[in-house]
Amino acid sequence: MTQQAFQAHDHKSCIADGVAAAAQSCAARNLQLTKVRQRVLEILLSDHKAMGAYEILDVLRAEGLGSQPPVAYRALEFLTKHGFAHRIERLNAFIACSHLNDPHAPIFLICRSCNRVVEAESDPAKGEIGRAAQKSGFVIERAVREAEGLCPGCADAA
Amino acid sequence: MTQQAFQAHDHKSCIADGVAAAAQSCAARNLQLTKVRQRVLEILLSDHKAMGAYEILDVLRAEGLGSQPPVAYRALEFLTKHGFAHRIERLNAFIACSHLNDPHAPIFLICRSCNRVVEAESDPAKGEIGRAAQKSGFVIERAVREAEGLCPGCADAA
DNA sequence: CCGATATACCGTATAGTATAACATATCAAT
DNA sequence: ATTGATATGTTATACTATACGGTATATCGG
Repeated sequence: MTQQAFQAHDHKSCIADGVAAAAQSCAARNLQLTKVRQRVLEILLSDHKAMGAYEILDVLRAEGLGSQPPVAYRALEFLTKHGFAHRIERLNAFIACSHLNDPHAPIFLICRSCNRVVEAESDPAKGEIGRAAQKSGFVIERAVREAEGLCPGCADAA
Repeated sequence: MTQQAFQAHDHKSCIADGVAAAAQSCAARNLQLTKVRQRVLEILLSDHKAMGAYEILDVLRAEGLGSQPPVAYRALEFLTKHGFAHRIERLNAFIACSHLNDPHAPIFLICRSCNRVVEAESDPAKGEIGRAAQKSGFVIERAVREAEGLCPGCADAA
């Protein structure tokens, strides 16, 4: 779906579909998609940018949903832990998952010009990292794969 | 050299060789390996762990080489910019480069138990990330590839 | 030799990111 | 009704990073 997100697309459905999918997934797994958690997911879905925890907290605060950092961090922990969002290490920021339902080993493409972030499909065997790990007997629990550069639009402009 | 660093090895030569190689490289490229910069490199080389900027700063402070954060960050910027050290995004920390001389696209294996970090060899074409980027026309400027898990020794122990 | 540019350096202050710790609330299951 | 698990609220603090203003030193063309 969103390896195309650098391009124009029907964005409204991104939010609606994302929340609906998460709600369904939570129901199936006995997880509680509470008010704050759902709202944070909506905020993340509302743009294909990564957002900092404090940026999210500002929104929550304006809506009376909480005003202290732990409120945002707890919701983000829930969302990332269960695969509804991802943390972008390079940016110390968070983004909604674009591949709900599938287990996946995400790769992120981060445009340093327009700040959009796209989650690309990827081999769940973890490709090169997996190979490097295997060589030395290392057991991978989490893989971070992020590329920073220019998206097609911004590359053309430059 | 150090894809084996989870294993025993002659560690003293890691420091001496690393500093010597960096000094030579700086001479060849007209870069100044000043006192602070060299000392920070030595500190990083003194263990196969990633170190935080403030951890490094503590050492510098104890030795009278500087006491404020910018001192450490400036040296680290120099070292990472010129390939003598790398930043580990996952840890907000830094580690000496184990593959001086070669241009390379590093992969880091981070053991969450013993905290050692190993820099693995890798295809400079950037493998899977490169493929994902190409698919969408994204231009990579920097790639982050880090795996967190258990090194062979710690995996056995568990 | 002089002045201009560039680089390194230092310190102060502040911005930005994240978590520890403790208290309260909610609700389902015993 | 009590317990246990989960979620929330709040205070305080820790950790990470950079902006900015000023000084020193080196280099190089004039």
